[in-house]
Amino acid sequence: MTKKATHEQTRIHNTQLVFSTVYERGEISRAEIARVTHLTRPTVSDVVVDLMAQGLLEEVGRAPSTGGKRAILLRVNADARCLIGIDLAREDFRGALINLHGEIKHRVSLPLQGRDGTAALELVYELVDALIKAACSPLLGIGIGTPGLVDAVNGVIYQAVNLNWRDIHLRTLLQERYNLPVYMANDCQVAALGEYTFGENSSARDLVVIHVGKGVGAGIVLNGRLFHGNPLGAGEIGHVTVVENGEHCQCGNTGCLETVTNSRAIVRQTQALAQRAPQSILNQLAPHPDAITFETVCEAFAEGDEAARQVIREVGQHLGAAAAHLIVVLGGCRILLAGRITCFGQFLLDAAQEALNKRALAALSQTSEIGFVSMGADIILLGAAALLLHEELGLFPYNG
Amino acid sequence: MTKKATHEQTRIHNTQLVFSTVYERGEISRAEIARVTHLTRPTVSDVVVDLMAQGLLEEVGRAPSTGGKRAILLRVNADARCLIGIDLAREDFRGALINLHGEIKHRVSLPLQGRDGTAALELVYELVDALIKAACSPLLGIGIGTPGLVDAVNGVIYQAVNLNWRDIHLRTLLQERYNLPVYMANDCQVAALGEYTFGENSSARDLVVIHVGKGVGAGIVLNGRLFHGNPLGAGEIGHVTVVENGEHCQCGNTGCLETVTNSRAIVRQTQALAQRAPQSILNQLAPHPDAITFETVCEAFAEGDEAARQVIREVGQHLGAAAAHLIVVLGGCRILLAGRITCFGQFLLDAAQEALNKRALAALSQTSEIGFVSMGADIILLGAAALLLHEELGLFPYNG
DNA sequence: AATACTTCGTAAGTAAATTTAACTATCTAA
DNA sequence: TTAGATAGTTAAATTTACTTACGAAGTATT
Repeated sequence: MTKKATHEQTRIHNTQLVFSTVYERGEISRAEIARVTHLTRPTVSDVVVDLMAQGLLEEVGRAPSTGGKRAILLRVNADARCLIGIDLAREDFRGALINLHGEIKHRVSLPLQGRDGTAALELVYELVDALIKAACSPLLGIGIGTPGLVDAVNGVIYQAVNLNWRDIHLRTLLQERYNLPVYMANDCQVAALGEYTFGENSSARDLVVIHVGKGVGAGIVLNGRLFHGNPLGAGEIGHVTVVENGEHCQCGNTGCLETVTNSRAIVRQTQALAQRAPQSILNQLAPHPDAITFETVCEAFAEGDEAARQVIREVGQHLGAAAAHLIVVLGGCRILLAGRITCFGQFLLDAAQEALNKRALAALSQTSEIGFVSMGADIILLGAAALLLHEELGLFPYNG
Repeated sequence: MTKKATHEQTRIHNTQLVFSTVYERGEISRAEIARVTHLTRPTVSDVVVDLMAQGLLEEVGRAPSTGGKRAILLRVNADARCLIGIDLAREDFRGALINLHGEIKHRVSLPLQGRDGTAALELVYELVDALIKAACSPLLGIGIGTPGLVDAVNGVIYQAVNLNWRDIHLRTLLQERYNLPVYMANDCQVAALGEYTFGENSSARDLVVIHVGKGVGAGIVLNGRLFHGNPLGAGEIGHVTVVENGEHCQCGNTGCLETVTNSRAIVRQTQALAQRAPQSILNQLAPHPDAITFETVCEAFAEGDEAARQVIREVGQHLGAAAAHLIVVLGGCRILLAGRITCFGQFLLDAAQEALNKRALAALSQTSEIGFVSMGADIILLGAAALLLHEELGLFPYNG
């Protein structure tokens, strides 16, 4: 649905442009903003008045002279607003109050303890209630990363198997209860936006994050914006068949990527291998193959155990193959892995990159580097906040 | 690179919005445009004055009254401009003069006769020279669909193996020679845009066209715009490994999708099967298995030959698997097949759809229908014209 | 047939926002 | 001390959409 253009939209766009410029540059003068954005100096001044009236920008001192009057530096007033970020993709529901710079100010964690359906929904309310109570500056809104199929446009959780949710109109529910803007997306998508916004800058406007946890999925940022498909489903690479007649998957099909690369699969494959390799360190680290956990695998891998390496090599090859399919569809781009698998380091990356190079057009795989995200366990929490920043303030860091 | 917004852009946007609305509706009054676009009536009148001055719109009569003054109907003046569409993806280079409605007014075809490199480039000049000579209304520009890896943003053919082209700055060359706007994209991408713009409307803003010819590739339209990757490479699904240790591909890897689904592969696989199945009709249609051509396969298939069906079934399964990878990356969407394989009809579609359903998340495959494009051999020619319309006039049909 | 009501298109004036041009305030360097 | 450079602001001009109003041309009703 294409829409008409108005003066109001022009102003909103330019306001977001100025705000994004200050956000990205840290400290910058009005004159420099004008040079960077190609807006005129009067326009920049005008917009800055608005942004300062909202408290989003503040003057912070003077720059040294460059041959004339010293410039007044502006910066984002990071604590002018509170963002609520919610991560529903763990065993415990987590939320945090986050400032505009992505600094976590306050955390709340509520154990799920097997709850699902309405009880789980109540827990979300509890989480948000607690966070709102702790807020110390005006709330910008609520950003949510949730597992399952999420219709980000309409704010509906179409399906989240492990929470036993179907067609949960979470945006409507929360907006009516809290009267705040609410944005949501799939946990992997949110993670990608988090890395894009708060991760170590790579100046790329396209980014794919493959998150490996209980599930496997990809979040896709194209041209600086989250790509969620129409209306949903982008990046659901965990549920494409990669092993003919493979294991059954909770999605109903067989041999899905998830069945051979998620954390449970890694553990199960390692357990099977440990039984056949009595000399493996694995059998020293665990009393019995069945007692092998993900942590055991990490430990054995760190010790150089060949069985663990074998499992991780195959996981890497599967992820590399998935990356190949991603880049022949999207074109070459940076692909970052997230989740607990980061502990397998360069060995995993090498296996993945090798598979990618073998399996995709050289011109594309050459420009596609596989690496790890630069963020830790808070990636979804911060990604949810990033979603809010993007949607509500038009934050849209543009590098290069 | 995010840019500032200006009044000028606002006007351009609204002008394109009005033009697109008239284009899509065929005949429509100013008042109706205002209702559809939410622009005010005076603004629409103002914009229409401009568009009529450019000759792009014309008044065409009066609508019956709906309770008041009869409305003046507007329509696109289809012959107000000439589009040059170029198809470089065949044995002969083809070009056409096309009007704004996508009607081909004049054709030129120049046999390539094995030329490549500079000689092939000269042939492009010859083609355009001939078309410009035949133009009978102002030229809007040149749109080109070419095989190979194309950087559509910079107008560079990065690599076209069969023409022995590398880093051909075709846009610069043609713009300097003809002083006309030039746009280009990969042949598959252009085909997708052609189907999106001129095909039988399906009201979907997302569309994937998989073109099977000498090569195999996909063109992707997202949200009504061609998606070409950054800077290129989107939809190069022909060069992802689908058969472990499969045949060598011209791209350098082995077992690419292209090696098992392109037209040569179909012929080769049929030849092999014909040798092992002496009772097949194939051996009646051709004096010797080596003499089997693509047409022979079509004929045998039409007769219900089991060997041909077997080959086509497998091709369909491969294409369905490719579709599965496409939709788990892009989300569910309409996938249309193009090229000579359309002669295999519903049988091919069924094989593909079945594979898709088995191999991708049900929630996505259910919303993804595989079909054939509604256009014939001119799809690239018309797609090139569509590219020009989109880029130059902001044509952007929005359905729903 | 007269009248009231609808709808279309346009005209004149208003409002929003950018741009242009000019001005003031600082700062550097000769 | 002064000329030149840079930053930021002010005021007028410009662009463009919006608001309000009006005449033209229909239909429906009395």
